[in-house]
Amino acid sequence: MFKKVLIAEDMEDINKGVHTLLTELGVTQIKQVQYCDDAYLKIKKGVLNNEPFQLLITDLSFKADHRSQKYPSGEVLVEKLKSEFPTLKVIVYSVEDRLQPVRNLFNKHGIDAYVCKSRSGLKNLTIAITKVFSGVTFLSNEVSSAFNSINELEIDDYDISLLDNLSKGLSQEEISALYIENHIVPASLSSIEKRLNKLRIQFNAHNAIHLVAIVKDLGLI
Amino acid sequence: MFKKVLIAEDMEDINKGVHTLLTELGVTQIKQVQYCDDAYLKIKKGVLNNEPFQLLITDLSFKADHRSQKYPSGEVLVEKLKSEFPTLKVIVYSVEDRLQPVRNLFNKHGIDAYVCKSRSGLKNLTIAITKVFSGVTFLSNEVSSAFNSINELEIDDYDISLLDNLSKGLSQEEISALYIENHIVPASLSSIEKRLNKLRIQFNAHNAIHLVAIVKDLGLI
DNA sequence: TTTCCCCTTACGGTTTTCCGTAAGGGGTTT
DNA sequence: AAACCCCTTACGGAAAACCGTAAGGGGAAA
Repeated sequence: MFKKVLIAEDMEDINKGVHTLLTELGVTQIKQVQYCDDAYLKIKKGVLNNEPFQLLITDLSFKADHRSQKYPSGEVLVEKLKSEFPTLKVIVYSVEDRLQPVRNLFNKHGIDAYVCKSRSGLKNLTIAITKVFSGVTFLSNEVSSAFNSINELEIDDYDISLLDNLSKGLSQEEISALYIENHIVPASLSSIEKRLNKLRIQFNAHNAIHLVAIVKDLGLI
Repeated sequence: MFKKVLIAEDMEDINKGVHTLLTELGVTQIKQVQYCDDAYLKIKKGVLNNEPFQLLITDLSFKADHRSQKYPSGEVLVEKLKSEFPTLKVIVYSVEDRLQPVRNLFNKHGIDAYVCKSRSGLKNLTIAITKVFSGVTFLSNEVSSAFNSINELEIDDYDISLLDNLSKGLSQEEISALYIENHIVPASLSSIEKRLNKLRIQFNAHNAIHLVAIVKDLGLI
């Protein structure tokens, strides 16, 4: 089993629950932090002292308070850590159950497990820890469909950018101008119209407003 | 102090943390449920047996699972309970920190306290319980601005309905037809345009898409 | 009662979105 | 090379959204 584990989670009670769980699993060195920045520092320090953490269990959302943070969320923390310390195992433990954010965590940041906080959250977390220790990834039932082929909509970064700019109030013509300026192709108004039409069909949206509302609910933007 | 308290919260660890807190405060009869429907039944039963619960501490979001629920969220549970048992005190304990949902809980459903789950959540919950026991309401710092006059935008139910229908993909003309059919005034296309224009100005939105994106982020719809 | 104000509605013109068609270009297949 | 496919772009018309102006009506104030 893991020997040295770090927990990053801003709520005390959950933090305590995970701590108890780890102790029961036989983890001897357990550190807890309530801020992402502290998590980064602790991981970094561990590596420098040649006593690296083997596993990070982290939440996604950390409530902002008076302390200004360099890493405001679990996602940016994970992104930074996985690029700097690729051997560090990471389990994300969060209430987030929208598929797209989970997909991103695996595909873009290479996390090792995702566990949904729920009634059986701690039970799943136990499974995740043992699985990750033996080198396999884990995904909670609640979001297991994140990698079903049926849900694999062909939505790329360009589509996301388009939807994001729309949601920020840019007209299609303004987006076109922006893309021309930034040398993003396709940039023509016609192509943007076409792409949005494709997205409307994919998401069964009646119009652009509906489309943006849908993808916001899905967590794509 | 309260003698008989019910906790409704689907996550075990938090449930346990609140339980501990109540015990320390001297509450003798503490019941816990992980489903809203169970909460309703327990409250109802208490009243029928002439041993009513004095206080309910409830979460807002309950993860859906195999059990189908009549009351899917803390909000509908509170709405039902407060209308049926007005004397029951209710404290909502949730991560939700958007102002509008909190406003609705106080204004529409008459809850007695709202505590944000956060780093100092349990501490605030303690304060809330003692305050509510002495008959005054309580509001966490994180959402205290919910009732600042500066945030009191004059957004009424009609506006919300308008935005909600927009986000569902209805065109302004379709909304007009719908309102005429349901005898909601104003129903004319012109009035709907005017109202949306007012909302765009209020929220600094560039167009309808932007407007819907903004109010979705604010939790108004 | 008359005046005034606010809300609803109507209308016309401009802009933006929506939708189909088609031309041009680059790459691959035959 | 010719045929083909796919993507980008252009264009034009219809629909919807956007915006200003103005008329009608009901209630409050003078």
